[in-house]
Amino acid sequence: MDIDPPSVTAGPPPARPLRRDAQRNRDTLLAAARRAFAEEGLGASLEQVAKQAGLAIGTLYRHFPTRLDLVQAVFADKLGVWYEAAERAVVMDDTWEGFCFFLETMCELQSGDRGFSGLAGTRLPEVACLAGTQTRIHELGIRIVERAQEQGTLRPDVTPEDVAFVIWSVGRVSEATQDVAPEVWRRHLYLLLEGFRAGRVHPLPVPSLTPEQLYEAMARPGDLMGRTP
Amino acid sequence: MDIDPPSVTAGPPPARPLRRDAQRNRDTLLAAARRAFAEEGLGASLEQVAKQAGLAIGTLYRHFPTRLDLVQAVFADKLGVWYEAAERAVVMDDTWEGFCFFLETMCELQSGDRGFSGLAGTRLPEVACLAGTQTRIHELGIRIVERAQEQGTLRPDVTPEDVAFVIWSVGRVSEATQDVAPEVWRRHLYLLLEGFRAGRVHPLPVPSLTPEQLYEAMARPGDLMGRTP
DNA sequence: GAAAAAGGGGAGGGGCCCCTCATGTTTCCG
DNA sequence: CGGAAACATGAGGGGCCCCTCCCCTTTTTC
Repeated sequence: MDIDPPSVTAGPPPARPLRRDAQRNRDTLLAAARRAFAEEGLGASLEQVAKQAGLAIGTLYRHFPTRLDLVQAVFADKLGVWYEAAERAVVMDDTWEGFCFFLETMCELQSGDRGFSGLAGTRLPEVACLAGTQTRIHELGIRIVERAQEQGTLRPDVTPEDVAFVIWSVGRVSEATQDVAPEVWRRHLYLLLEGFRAGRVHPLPVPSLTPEQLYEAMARPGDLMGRTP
Repeated sequence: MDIDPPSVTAGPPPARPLRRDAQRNRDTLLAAARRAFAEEGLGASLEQVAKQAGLAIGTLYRHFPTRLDLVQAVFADKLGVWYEAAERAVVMDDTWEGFCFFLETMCELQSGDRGFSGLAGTRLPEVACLAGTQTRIHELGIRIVERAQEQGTLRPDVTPEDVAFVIWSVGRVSEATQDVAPEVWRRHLYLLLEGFRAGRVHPLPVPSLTPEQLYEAMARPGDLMGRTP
């Protein structure tokens, strides 16, 4: 039987399992944080998160000493989904389809989740345990772009860096429209991929915003400015 | 000589000219606010604005009782420029050029100015004196789109509401990149107009971000999350 | 140049939030 | 079952910000 050697240079210590109540509270906190980040972005109030979870603020800090710890715990799975999509995309026969699949999956993850949009547009600090995943996704993204260009399905003069435009812009459009037309970001993505130009018309995937929807989607002034009595 | 009639139902009261010191302070405050809004968006701290202007917070509130008052005073001119661009665009012979001119001017106004980006994506309350200008710009935008579609230079299946995508997305891209490559938003705008698709290649207007620039442009984690000691 | 009017100052109340820590409670394990 | 270890609690110090209000200073006006 293997004698557990007095951890010479082990990485994470054995990590004894959590107490039952602690595990339950941790899950509750994660659920509350997921909601809060989705609705308000990565800057959501941690005191509100704790309150929504029905727990004290000190409990939150015991489980997640820094905001980054909480962010990583909340988004580890979504980042994993994105990574798997990149792995699938990079081996697709149709490289254009792979390119679109990579981007569309990412945007689906972003849609309705300001937190993930923020994370996707945020360079994680090297110390973050999720930084590795982010880096690998980035590398796969480069390959996806290169393959599509080698096969001539993607403009030769775009670069992998241009992909960031998609992250930023769809994140913003989705943020603005999610409450009023949660799928309309696809229209934006499609326009970004196909272009506004007349001719060669592939029909757009979802209907446009109606004027009323647009009105609702524009940032409510009260959110940004003091009321005007 | 015209007898000033005891203002029967006049609109704004005669509005006596400001005292000299008051006018000077007002200008100083506007300059400080312009900087603060440009750098931090419409949510910039008013206490900081006053401090930057070297004036007391009470003075700021005397001149601009609400944040909206200050916002309108700061951005009235930019909104005017946008409006004039729309007027020019709507009568251009080449309707596609008009469409592009309208959007590009707007994006130039947005670039490097988070405040104006926010304002462009914000529905002003009816009471705001700038709301009329915003509405007229919106109407001109509709005409610009319709003309381009009648002339067959713009996809028939886009709507005036889709123009909001440009406002939101260029605003976000510009915000992310302004410190590192302040012109690269043009590349995004161009891609949005022309499309990522291979073939029919019009060269892109400015170079892509380098990987290093991209790294710098991604939101600094410290801005969003607590430090990780 | 003195009174009236306009403007400027800034302390302070209230709110929200971050994060810590001393104290009290639950779980686990022998 | 009993005690040690793990965990939960929430008041409280510190920070930033919004906005008000009363009193003092400057400008204008006659």
